[in-house]
Amino acid sequence: MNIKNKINNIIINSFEKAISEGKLPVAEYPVIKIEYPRESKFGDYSTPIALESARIIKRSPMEIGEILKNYICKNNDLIGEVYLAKPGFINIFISLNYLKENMLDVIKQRESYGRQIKDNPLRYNIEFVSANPTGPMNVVSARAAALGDTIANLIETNGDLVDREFYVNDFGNQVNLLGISVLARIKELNNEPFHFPEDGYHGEYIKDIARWIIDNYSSEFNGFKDDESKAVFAANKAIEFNTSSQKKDLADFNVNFKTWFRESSLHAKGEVTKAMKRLEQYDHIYVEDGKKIFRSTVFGDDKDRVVIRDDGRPTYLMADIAYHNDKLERGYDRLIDIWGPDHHGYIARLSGAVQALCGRNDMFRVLISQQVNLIMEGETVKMSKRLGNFSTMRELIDEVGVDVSRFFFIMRSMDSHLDFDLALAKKNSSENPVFYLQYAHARICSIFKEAERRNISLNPEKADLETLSNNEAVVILKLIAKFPEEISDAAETYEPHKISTFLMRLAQSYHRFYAEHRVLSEDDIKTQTNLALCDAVRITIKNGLHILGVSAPESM
RNA sequence: GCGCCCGUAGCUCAGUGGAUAGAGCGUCGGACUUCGAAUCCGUGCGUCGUAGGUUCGACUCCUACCGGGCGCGCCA
Repeated sequence: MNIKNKINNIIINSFEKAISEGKLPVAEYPVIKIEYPRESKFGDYSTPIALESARIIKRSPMEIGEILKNYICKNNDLIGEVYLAKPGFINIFISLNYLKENMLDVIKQRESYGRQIKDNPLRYNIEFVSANPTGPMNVVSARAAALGDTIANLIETNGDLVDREFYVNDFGNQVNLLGISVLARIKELNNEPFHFPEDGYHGEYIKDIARWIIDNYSSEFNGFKDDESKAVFAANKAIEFNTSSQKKDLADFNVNFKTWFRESSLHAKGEVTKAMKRLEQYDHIYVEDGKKIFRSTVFGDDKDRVVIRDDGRPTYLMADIAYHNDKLERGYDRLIDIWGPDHHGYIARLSGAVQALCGRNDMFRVLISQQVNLIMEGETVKMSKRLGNFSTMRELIDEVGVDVSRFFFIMRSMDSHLDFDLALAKKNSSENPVFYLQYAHARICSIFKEAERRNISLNPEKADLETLSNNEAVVILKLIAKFPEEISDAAETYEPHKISTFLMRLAQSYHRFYAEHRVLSEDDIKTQTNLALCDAVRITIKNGLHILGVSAPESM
């Protein structure tokens, strides 16, 4: 249990005691909130519960606070001091001894510090990136990859189970168009007359695929007599080519999917019909002009949506419903999708369908990853897939590196549009927050190397309170102790940027400590205490970076 | 026209209905014979887009408007 939860329990117990002993009246009290005061002088934790109760039980906030305060500070090793502040805030300070014990605990737990263990973990399925298999991935996919993988890491660290999944849209018009585009390029390379479709895929990579097919599959390809069969063959090969290159790019980005789910498999296995029957069974479908229509307005959509056309072909939505029905049948407790900003209007209809299928509204959650503006030399690079002049995820990995790009993508809240200054990220590494963090880690490793050279080995049991009683050390101890609740918070709200913000604060507090205090000295107790503190910082930073998929180098 | 995201320091952005709104970068000035100066310290006069509302209290919630971005197919 993290500190915030412990304090919450202490306050609940204090309330119950105060009421049972007749100091406070029985009433409908508001929900207890635990806050982090903006200023450290107001405590490590604070609750406005006395203020909020005042109106309900018609007593002054200060009076209520005074009563609660006396119960809160009794008999526990967690809380050092409790103060009542002017309007009626109850401000709580954690005891230094507790912080020291926590530091020793960090060193014992090492890699598992911050990790929660749940008796009944939930099974999550998180689907993200799901880029079309019609070409290389762009930077929006890269952001989704970093976000999705980090959220999955957070959920795992928070004690639940996650499967990462990629949906391959290998069905429908765009696939035909891809085949025709590749076929045209093959003809071009063979010096045959060709017609390139206007709305086809113009990117250079289409030529690469054409050449790859000529080099490896020409006899098979030439076996087809008509253009239609050739285009189908080309399309299948192109999807194979693109999917495997996407897989490689993602693996190089430290993102590995458990499942690559092909849309075509839904149609092949009759999943679409199955999902359709399920919707019809509960009267979510009506027929109009020969089309089957889903009553999505029941679930808050603007209008009902066609799912089966009058010629009997399912729409994309229907396939997507079948896909999510399949996920439900696989027994997950929670489904999370990460989509690009251009699909926002699609949430209502699909989440409506999931509700229709499982009868619950907390089963499915869509997170929207906002757009990425690539900035080059102060100018926004406009991306257009069809014109082919987009910046790829591969270029990003090659030019900026995995650590920097992953960190940049998650360091802002998902809701904000991200300006990614490519030139800056490359130009000068010292301007990067990533390096600031990694430097703190490397610096500590360097101290341990020096200690080893001097034949000093860490013995945390020697750590003493007096050496830790300075502002710089206390700030660090408090941040380290907060790490588990930062993880829970970030995991439960699906907000990975909270971890990067936290790590920046920790690194900053460490660099300050370093500037003020010499770790290795003649004094054995001080040396051991400071080394223990350093080790706890190193472990916390490393574990935090691990969640972000960023490396923690021992030297730079 | 409708829907969603954004609007906070020169720039990029944090900020759960709470106390005097903060970080990084940039600017300018300091700090290494000693564990890594990729660091630290100092330096900020901001109509929190505007106007109302809700309440003990609003950057945060509600309404309207302004500005930027993205959607609004029986495409996928």
